[in-house]
Amino acid sequence: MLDLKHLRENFDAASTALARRSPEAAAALAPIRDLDARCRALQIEVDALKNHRNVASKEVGARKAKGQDASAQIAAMKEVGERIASLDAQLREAEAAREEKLLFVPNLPHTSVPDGAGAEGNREVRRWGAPAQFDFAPKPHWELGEKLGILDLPRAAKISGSGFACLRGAGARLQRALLDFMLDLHTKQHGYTEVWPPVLINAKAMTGTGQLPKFAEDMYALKDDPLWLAPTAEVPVTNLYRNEILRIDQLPIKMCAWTPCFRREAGAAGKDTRGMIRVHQFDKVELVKIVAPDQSYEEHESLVRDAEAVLQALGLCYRVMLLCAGDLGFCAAKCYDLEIWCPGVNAWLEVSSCSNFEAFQARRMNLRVKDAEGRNAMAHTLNGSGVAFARLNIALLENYQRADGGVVVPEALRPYMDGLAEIR
RNA sequence: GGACGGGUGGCAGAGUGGUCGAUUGCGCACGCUUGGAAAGCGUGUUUGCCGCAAGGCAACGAGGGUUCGAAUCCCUCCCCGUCCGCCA
Repeated sequence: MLDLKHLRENFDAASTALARRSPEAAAALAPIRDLDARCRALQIEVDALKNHRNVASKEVGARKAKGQDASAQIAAMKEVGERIASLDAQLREAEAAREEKLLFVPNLPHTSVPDGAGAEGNREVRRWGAPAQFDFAPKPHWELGEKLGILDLPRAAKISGSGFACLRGAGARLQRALLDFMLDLHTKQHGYTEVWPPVLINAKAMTGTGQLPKFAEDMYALKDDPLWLAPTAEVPVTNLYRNEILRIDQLPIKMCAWTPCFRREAGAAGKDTRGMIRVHQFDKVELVKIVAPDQSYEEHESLVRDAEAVLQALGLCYRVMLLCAGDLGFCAAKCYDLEIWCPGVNAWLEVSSCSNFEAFQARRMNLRVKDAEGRNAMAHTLNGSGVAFARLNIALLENYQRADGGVVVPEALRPYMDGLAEIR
């Protein structure tokens, strides 16, 4: 959510910044100015009337205490009370209308974010490693996985439907090893605290991190309870501190969490249907930071490095993409994607999205910091995958495959797999 | 799921219709005192909104109601505790 006070002074600048995302983004902001003016006019009027009532009610009390008659004041205030009730209702309505619109306005892109309308406008900022070379035609993961008996897509479809995967044997073990490895790396090397959160989420938390109200159709909802399945651990972990005022010396708060993630992929029908590039359920290790407002851009850079460390330790060739304004997620002010080269599907696959939300989420969830002078300010929140599954599995299978269909286990994972060096 | 008891400021804990945004204690900050500290004394110490300002409005789990006036009375919901039931 954008800052109303800031918008009052900088409405046109905000509108221009949103136009860098899309015409729709700027249009979403347009009605806010008038709605806000109406709120303020009503508030001034109703506050004055309430003051009148408060003064008069005290007088009633004083007269009664002295045994005097107060029926004239009481009669007069009855009318004022009705007027207040009517204006209050109008004010609440106006505020709700303003809030409703504001919740659909995306964040302002940071000045360091390049222009661009879509993925083609993203800028590669660095690359690590070189694409693996093969003296045979590398196979896609679904062929490798099926032949090794570690990936069973047909049976997963039998119990859930298309877009679900089932890992078996060494495939399941590999995933567990990866989770363990990533959590160890982030907790022991990078200073994150491990968190195990709920993944059934209420509407307030979903609104706090920006999934609701705009993206309801992207998520799974429960039939008999007002709860949603988490699309990412970002939601429960960031919302841990919803409605709190943190002391500056508590920051930065760095948390990592392994959770399953559930996505309907409603807008992606027909895309990436083969294999497990795009699935409805996957595991992910997520990194979340809550930081002081003046630290968030430094913390953003180090967050990306923390995620990259996973891929480097696994020896996977990847590139870091700075997203352009048109490709930026709804809440993000700035975002880097990490993409791994996958030779089987012949594509760069996104395994991490590292975003700085500045105060956008904090404002929605009322998450504040008290600085050394005792002033409260909205905290800044960040998160990034460190990293996300399904695609990480794909990358390992496809990059470490051998001509005979076996898959080499990277050194870093062998301690987590009883020393296993190759899946065959 | 059933029964009962609770939810008030950083914490503890008063307040059951009228100068209560809230007694008090602890904690914390600043000042005085001191060679320095402790003690003591004094002052201050929730948050949001409106307003150029003076100042005003709102909030005692959330939402509704009664009333001229609600922390206080009524209703609904949420959360916590205890006991019972069920259960991994």
